[in-house]
Order: sequence, then structure tokens, then C-alpha cells
Amino acid sequence: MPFHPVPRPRGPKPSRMDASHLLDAAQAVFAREGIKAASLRAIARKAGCDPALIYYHFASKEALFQAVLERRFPAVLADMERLADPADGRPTALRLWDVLLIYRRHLKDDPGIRALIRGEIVRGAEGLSPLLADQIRPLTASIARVFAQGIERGEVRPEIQPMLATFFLAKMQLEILDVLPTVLPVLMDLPPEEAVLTGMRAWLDIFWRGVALDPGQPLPPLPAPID
Amino acid sequence: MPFHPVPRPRGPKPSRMDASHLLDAAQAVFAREGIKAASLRAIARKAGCDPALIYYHFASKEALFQAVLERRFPAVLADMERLADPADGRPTALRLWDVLLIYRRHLKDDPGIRALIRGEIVRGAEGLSPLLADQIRPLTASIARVFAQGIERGEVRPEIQPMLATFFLAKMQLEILDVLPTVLPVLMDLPPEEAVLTGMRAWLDIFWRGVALDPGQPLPPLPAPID
DNA sequence: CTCATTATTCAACACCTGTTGAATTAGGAG
DNA sequence: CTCCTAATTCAACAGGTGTTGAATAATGAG
Repeated sequence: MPFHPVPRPRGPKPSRMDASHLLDAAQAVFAREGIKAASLRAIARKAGCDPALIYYHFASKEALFQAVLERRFPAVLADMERLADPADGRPTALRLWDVLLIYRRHLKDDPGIRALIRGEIVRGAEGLSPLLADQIRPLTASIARVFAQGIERGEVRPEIQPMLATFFLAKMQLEILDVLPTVLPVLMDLPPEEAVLTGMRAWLDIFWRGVALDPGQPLPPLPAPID
Repeated sequence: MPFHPVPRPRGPKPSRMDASHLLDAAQAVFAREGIKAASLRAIARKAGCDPALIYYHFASKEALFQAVLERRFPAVLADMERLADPADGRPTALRLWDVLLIYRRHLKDDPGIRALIRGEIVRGAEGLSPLLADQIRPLTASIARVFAQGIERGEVRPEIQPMLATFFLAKMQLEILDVLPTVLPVLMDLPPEEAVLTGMRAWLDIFWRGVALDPGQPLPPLPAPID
């Protein structure tokens, strides 16, 4: 005998399923599964609605994903552009530490977006590649400006290429956020919640020495994050 | 009217489809698509046989993938272990350059395996995680030994943690292989085939300074790859 | 020559995917 | 109270997925 699930009532619910609620669910599932593996049915289940409702608010799965991105990126970019202000007279090493902290603050709990920034963009997901590129470009440009200013101020080796240095600094931070919490506790015995910060300090210690004009100078004390 | 494709003859072919031929095809498709997106039908199409044949040689898609890995890893590991031989008296900077070259030689043309080593292991692909971990562990251990030997020889700062340094060095090399060929030609104008080597040199230049006991000393000349 | 084994294909299964059109209902406007 | 519109669900489509059991042909052994 066929199984007849009780039909849920149609029409608007008392608690509106507005777009932002769908975006929350979508973000969570995209984060856990990655863009391709995340299914609309899983997202709908998480949001507590029917898959078809997603098509009422968004044109397609891809549009939904773009909306998730567009909600997330501006905050990161704003922080990064504030940091790149040439009026910021702090030592370059401290400003680079801030770059790491900004990434941490915004991306710590969202592996989905990290995976995207990381490379899921390159292959697959062709359609939204340009959109994402447009969002990432000003972000990396800001960081590169910090390096350029560091060279002008005589703190960074002049032969350093700002764009390449940005690539190294930021890419590694993404890897630190992604991998160290699961790997570092195994390698050294360390509580997982300290792994990321330990890794970040070790990373900047090496990177700054590699990039600084006077590597003998010790790193200034790096403040802990305030969040 | 229904389309009747001409039935291919059954039974063994004159040119045997042995397991290694299937592995070649599988490797190519896994490389291009990633493990989840690669379909058995696509692999079969590439190999020029029916999907069902794969199940004659391998128990499942996952077993097929494991077989691809098992065929590939030993060569990388052998190279890396030879490099970590304590009898190797070359300067540590040169040996680290060799680490990058070994990765390049083996993984340059296989984004699939890179994605795996990189992180596809952590989430997803649960089943083969332990197997893969067993293959990766001795690999990173070898690199860590080079750092430890460098410390003993007074070339590397004693406060460097070999495991963390290994993580930084190797992870970044994977990113360089993955991303720079498409990104660097856009950022700086550079022929794509030079992107990887340019990135590798810039990376070791920064990394070695960050890790060396005497960072004033310039890098020894880094030989070009011989392949 | 005969026969068993091995390598291969076919056709189907059950399930999952993104997407759509029609049916329904709740809430607000008049 | 009535009607319209906005929000929601249902049922289905066409296509893709991993997998399997049976049918078939080539090969090699006796």
C-alpha cells in the first residue's frame, strides 16, 4: 500500500519564509557540502519548506548561490579597505597581522566560502566565475597596497612583488583556517581551539622575516583577536 | 521511432581492456572533474568500454579511486624519502627547492590528486580517508626530517617547528601548481608556462629567508627542473 | 573439437538532481 | 464580505547517478 504523507497546507505561512531565511539555510548547506554537492532539497529541508519555494525567491540554484555571496563579501571588503588606508601609520608587520585577523573573523565558520575563494572557482561553477572574480579583485588589491606602502616606508624589501606576496599571505591563511584545526591537534598535542592562532603566529613569524627589509628585527607583539 | 544503436559485440575484445587501461582513463577523469563529479559513465566513455566493465575489475567507484591513488603515491614517496637521507650534505635551501621540484614533477598535470592531498580528504570522501592518510603521513614526515637536519646543521632557526614548516612549504606549493598558471598571467604579464616556476622561485625566496638562521645570506642559485 | 573460463555488453533498477506549472491558501485592500 | 495578490506546496518531468544480473562472444585447455 502506498504511503500517503500528510499534505502540508499551502499558501503563506504565519511565519514568513523571507529570502533572508532561505539564504541562511543555503549558506549553511553550501558551507558544509560545497557548491556542487549541495542540493536544493537539502537546503529546503534545512529551511523547513518545499524546494519549489526557492524558485519563487530565486531564479536558479546558481542565482541563490550568488545571493549568498553578495550578502557576505561587502563586509570583508569594507574591513580590508579600511586597513589599506595609507594614513594607517602602524608598522607593516602589524597591518599584515590584521589581514590575517580579518580573514579569520569573517571566514572562520564558513568553509563553503573559503573553498570558493580557494579554487572551486577555477574549474566547475563556470557561470559565476566572473562575478566572484569581481568581488575578490578589490580585496586582494587592498592587501597589495599594504605591501606597496611597506616598500615606500622602507620596511619591506623593494624586490618583493606586492601581488605575489598577497597571494602567498592570503592563500596560506585560508589553508590555516581550513586544515590546521583538524591536523595540528594530531601533529603536536594542542587543543583544537588554539590551533588556528598558533598556526597564524608561526606563519606570520616566517612570512614577515621573509619579506622584511631588516629580518633581524623581531616581530612586534601581535595582539590577540578581540572577538 | 526509437533509436536503435548498433549493438557492440559482447565478449572479450581483441585489444584487452586490462585494469591498467581503465586506471589511465579513471585517472584522467578524476583529475579533470574531481572525485565526486567524475561519473563512471564518463570514465567508461574515455576508456572506450561499457560502464559495467568497471565493475568487473573493481568493486565500486570508490575502490577504483583508491586503486588510482595506490598506483600514484609510491613514486612520490620514494623520491621524497631519497631526498630526506641524512647523508645528503647539500645546503638545506637546495634540498627544500628539491621538495618543490618533486611535487611539481609528480603533480603538475594532475589537479585531481592535488585536490585530494589538499583537502578533499578532510570532508567528504570519508571512506578512504584513513588509507590516504597512511600514504600522506610518511611523505610529510620526510620533509620534516629535512628541516630537523637543517636545524642540527645550524642552517635553520632552532625555534622552527619542522611539522609546521613542512605544512607551510608543501601546502603553498600545491596552491602554486593549482592557481598560478591561470592567475599570474593576468596579474603580471607573463607566459603561463613560466608562471609556476616564477612563483616557486618567489616563494622559496621568501620562505627560506623566513626560516634560515642567517637570512642575510643570499639563496644559492636554484637549478631549473631537468624534466 | 569441446568445453569451461574470462572479458565484455545490454538493459534495467532505484534513487537523486534542478526545474516547472498548476493548485492552493492566507492576508490585505476595497 | 469579497476579491486579488503574494506565498506556499504538490506532482511531475527529463536527465543523471552507481550498481547489478543476465546474455554473449573470444580465448585457451584438454
